[in-house]
Amino acid sequence: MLIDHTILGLLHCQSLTGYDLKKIIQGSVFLPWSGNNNQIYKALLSLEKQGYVINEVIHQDGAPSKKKYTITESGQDELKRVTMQEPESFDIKKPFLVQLARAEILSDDELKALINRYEESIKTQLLMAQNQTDKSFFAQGRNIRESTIWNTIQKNIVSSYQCELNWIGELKEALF
Amino acid sequence: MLIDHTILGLLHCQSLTGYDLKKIIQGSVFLPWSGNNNQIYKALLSLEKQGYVINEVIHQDGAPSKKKYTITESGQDELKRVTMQEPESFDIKKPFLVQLARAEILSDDELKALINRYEESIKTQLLMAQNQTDKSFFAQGRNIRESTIWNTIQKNIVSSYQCELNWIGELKEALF
DNA sequence: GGTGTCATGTAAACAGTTACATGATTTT
DNA sequence: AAAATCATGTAACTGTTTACATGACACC
Repeated sequence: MLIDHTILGLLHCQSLTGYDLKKIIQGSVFLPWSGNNNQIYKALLSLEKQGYVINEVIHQDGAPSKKKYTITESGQDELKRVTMQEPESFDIKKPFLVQLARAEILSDDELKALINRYEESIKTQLLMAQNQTDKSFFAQGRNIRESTIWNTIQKNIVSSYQCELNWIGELKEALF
Repeated sequence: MLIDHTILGLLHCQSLTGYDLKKIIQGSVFLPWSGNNNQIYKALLSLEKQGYVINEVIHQDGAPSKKKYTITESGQDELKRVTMQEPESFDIKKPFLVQLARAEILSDDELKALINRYEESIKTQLLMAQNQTDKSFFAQGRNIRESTIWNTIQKNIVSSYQCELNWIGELKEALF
């Protein structure tokens, strides 16, 4: 999974600067990148070298110049190609499970406290995911299908956290 | 989340060689590392340098010599420290959501086919997770609490896949 | 006067994967 | 005869993060 393809997908919707892309990626829950400069500006350079995007420098007074990137036709072809690719399964990366697997060295009370702290952190994440529903780049769905897709992506994130909370309940019941 | 801490946790249960650790990590669903040599042998070297583990060389005839690593007392202290640390929330890394977010360029039929292929891959993963329940290093629970923890970790993985399948159902219903 | 936003970029570090290298024994 | 298992290790590469660097303007 390359950030390049994601950038291509964002540029398909509208022309954007590196700075715009950074904000979009940082503000998204399901795009699994931090949105740091190094990655984005290098990806744009590489996309340009491959002919998938072009840029237009826009001079501003009272603000630094910016480069507005636009997808090319060959970029559209590449986007189509990667979007049709065999979908990958997801990565499970839950440090808490790893931590729990070593819990043999903890007392019942220490373990209970640890689980409760985890529960709190997941509840916080769930609330954040639920409140982020709007105000995003993706919220401006172009048509009914796009809006449906976007809403359902949001639901995926929310249900992941809810699923984890359910599981924490089961864990507590099984242990205590 | 460092692999070093995981290795320390495994060595707490019993002394192991790098090769043993590799097999355990490769065979586990919830330890999010590939278990490649580079990582494991380097981690062991670093743990040894810090005084958290020691090794004993065992000569074998008809097979290469091996280094059996044992956790030290200072390693036990370090293990306790990291296991009490504030639990992190989990990482969501679902390439399919990223792919879906660019699905505007696909026709309804292409999108439907993509979703179905994703569903198949998740179903396969679910089956594998369900069948892996035994035969693991972790299955040999030392006591009731350890067995319960281990079973519940397995359930977490399974429920993650089931949650995703439910969501795929919702997605299809919402779209078609 | 300090902090935040807009805007682009680079350097250094870290984490993780693939592939290479060796060599004996056992299984297919 | 080829492939897999046991066992340790290194080199090269990719991906990602943190931190550095610049500079103008706006807001408190």
